[in-house]
Amino acid sequence: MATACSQCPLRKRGIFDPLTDAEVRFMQKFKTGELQVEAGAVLMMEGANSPHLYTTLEGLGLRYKTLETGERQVINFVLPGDFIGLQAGVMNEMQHSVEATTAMKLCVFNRSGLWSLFKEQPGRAYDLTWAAAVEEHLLGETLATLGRMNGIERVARVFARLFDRGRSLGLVSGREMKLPYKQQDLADALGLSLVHTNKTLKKLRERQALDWQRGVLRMLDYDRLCEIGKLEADGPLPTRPLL
Amino acid sequence: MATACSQCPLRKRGIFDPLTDAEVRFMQKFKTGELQVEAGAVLMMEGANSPHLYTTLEGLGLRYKTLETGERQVINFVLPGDFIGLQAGVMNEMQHSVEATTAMKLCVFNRSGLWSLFKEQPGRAYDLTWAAAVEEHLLGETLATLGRMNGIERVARVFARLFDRGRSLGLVSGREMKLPYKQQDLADALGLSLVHTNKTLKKLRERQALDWQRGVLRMLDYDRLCEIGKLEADGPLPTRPLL
DNA sequence: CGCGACGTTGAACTCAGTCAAAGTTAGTGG
DNA sequence: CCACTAACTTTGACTGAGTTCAACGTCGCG
Repeated sequence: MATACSQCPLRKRGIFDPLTDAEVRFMQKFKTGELQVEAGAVLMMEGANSPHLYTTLEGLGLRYKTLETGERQVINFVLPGDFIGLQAGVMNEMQHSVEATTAMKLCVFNRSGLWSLFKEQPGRAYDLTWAAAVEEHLLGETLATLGRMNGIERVARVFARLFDRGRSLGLVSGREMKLPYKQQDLADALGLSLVHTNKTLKKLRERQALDWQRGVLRMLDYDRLCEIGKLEADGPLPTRPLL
Repeated sequence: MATACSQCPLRKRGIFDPLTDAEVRFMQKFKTGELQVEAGAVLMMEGANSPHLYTTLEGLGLRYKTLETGERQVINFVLPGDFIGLQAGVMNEMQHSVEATTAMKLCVFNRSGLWSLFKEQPGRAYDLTWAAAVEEHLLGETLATLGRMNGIERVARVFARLFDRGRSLGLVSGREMKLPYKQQDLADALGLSLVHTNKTLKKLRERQALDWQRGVLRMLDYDRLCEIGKLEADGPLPTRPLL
């Protein structure tokens, strides 16, 4: 049976802004179902025009663009709470693809209901715009990372960030977090070659900063990682709206 | 005297979606004035919380982030029609700065009016979200450029894109376009060193692809530029909402 | 004229990419 | 339970695109 919005396991996390009862009722109406997909499934296809929008409930995914050359640029990592399909919603075509890395569970919304959200729930529309602005902010950060940092700094930074996100979502137990991406995914996200990514991971292992093997991230020295990645340690993530 | 929204010189350009009369009247009310700034003025400051939102009417600017190390990453180039301050509007703090490269003329909106826009003008709120989605899309493109392309490809691509944008805004006369940015600005946008950017520009000049001197871009071979930058030539820019 | 900002050039160096091969791991079927 | 395979990871050797440093050139302006 599908999860009721009122019982949403995600919204209980402190990282997400609370909703009014009326808003929860609207979301429940807006939500048309739940989707369960296997690892490897493609949720959104570049250039396509999905009739659905999603919010990730469980599982991990990837957002990426495929270049003319066949190369891939990973735009970001999709974690629970992330909204998928805004571009398809407002523009009429996705500009990137979204793929499930693990099995995923997603809330399904009908794109056609988006307009009623704007008409009837200005507060929720505002939240949606907020989410878009947050997304823009994060992409800006990533841009700066690719533009100005070297290999080891990029790797350190992305893991520190993922660990922060994981912690805010309760995905971290002890100092471990399941992170079943491939090294190739990481390389494609950081704009590095697979080989160089591999060698950089080895360096961070040797420096006792992190250990990422068999899909499990073990955080050995979070502070050092932040230092290398030029991040504030424990910059507590700001709360954000959940859709 | 300030330009009336009904007479907006930008909206006449085919690149922007038309508005209904009611929408124009609302925008006129929403618009609280016009701002004229000199070259070099900082419009938005990273970390600050501007009470205003802007739409560029005339002039060129830069959106950038300053890193811990003092380096700068240019996020994108601000041209007429671009909306400035969405982040300050919905989140409460800008995550990047915006600076005027030339003198600029801007429509000024009050941040406090944003909420009434969502309440009274769902169509305009939708447009705002659309604008955010477009922004996200463009950042994704840039990310792929920095992540996967080499120096000459990046330079070629950014000029081809700027030329396209300029054309859609009527900033191109003949094959020339005023583009008074510094080489350092370009370098900071592309994630290249100043020196390498300079040498790459020289290559493109020698290859008879473009000539960018004294703030004027002369497009010598647009097709070749697109080819080098792996872009579709004349990919006509999609129409977009103007705010 | 002289100064400051910006652009250009060459030389030395280095980080990261490419190529190629070998090592691991998990899954499959005999 | 083992052999076989395919996907992923690791390693070394070589190469090259891009950085850094340092100097010089050019332009506009007070």
